[in-house]
Amino acid sequence: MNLSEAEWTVMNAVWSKAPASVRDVQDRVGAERGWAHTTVKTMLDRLVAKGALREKKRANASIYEPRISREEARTSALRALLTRSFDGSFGSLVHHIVSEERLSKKERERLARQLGDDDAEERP
Amino acid sequence: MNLSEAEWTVMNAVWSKAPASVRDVQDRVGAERGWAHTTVKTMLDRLVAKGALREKKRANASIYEPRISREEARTSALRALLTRSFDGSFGSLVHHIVSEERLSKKERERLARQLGDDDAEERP
DNA sequence: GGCTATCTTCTACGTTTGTAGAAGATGCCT
DNA sequence: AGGCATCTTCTACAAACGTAGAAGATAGCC
Repeated sequence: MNLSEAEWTVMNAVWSKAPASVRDVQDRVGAERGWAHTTVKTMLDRLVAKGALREKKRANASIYEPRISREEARTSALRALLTRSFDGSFGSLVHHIVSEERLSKKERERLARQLGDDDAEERP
Repeated sequence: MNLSEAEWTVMNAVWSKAPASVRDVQDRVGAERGWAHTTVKTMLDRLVAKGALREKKRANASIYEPRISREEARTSALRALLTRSFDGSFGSLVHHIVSEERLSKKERERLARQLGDDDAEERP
């Protein structure tokens, strides 16, 4: 599932509050983007067509909910980035982060701990 | 500098052998993509227009070389990914990698070491 | 039962991306 | 000098993306 920039914006809004009406999404997204109501609706419809959202009708209005999880979408996006830009390898990505991104020592250690930690998965 | 999929393909070819002629790029890229000669040329021209490549004329032919480094481009691409898809934070990215990507324990440890290692920068 | 507010559907249009042919320019070989 | 092999320039076109107005459908209120 390949999402465009604008589509990510919409999906982020839906993931953070689903199910969501057009108005819900616009409240969240209109602020940062200043989109017209119909623009938001168009985006939502295209995402339904793409299979990223599911649409239900309540009375005359549509409500939307994710059909793919944020994690799934992240996985695709990351994979695409690795392939295009990092020789397809996590190693290149991490190397880049270490050598190019200005991380404090503390930050780097935090990330390293996160990575090395077996139980990092789901912890309440 | 925001590069598209196809542009990344071309840039990767140029970075790995610069300066490069249209033919050089096509030899590298035509294989995996099967592009026509003029398609490659169009891409190169667009990248010049964008400022990603510099064009020189040798006799009647053009040769191209990068104007931005692979690292710079990687930085932009990574930043864009973080912003769009990972709440703008490295933490979310690393968390995703740990919990969603199927890495072996060994692989995870290797990456963690890479991250934690002070001297990971440039070592001959 | 009609009005108004709200939603949706349809349509559209400019830009970017991906892809490439036709035609014109240039240089090299004999 | 003529011709072949190359290169470049111009132009095009379809699909995807970003954005949105006009017009039609609904529903709740008085």
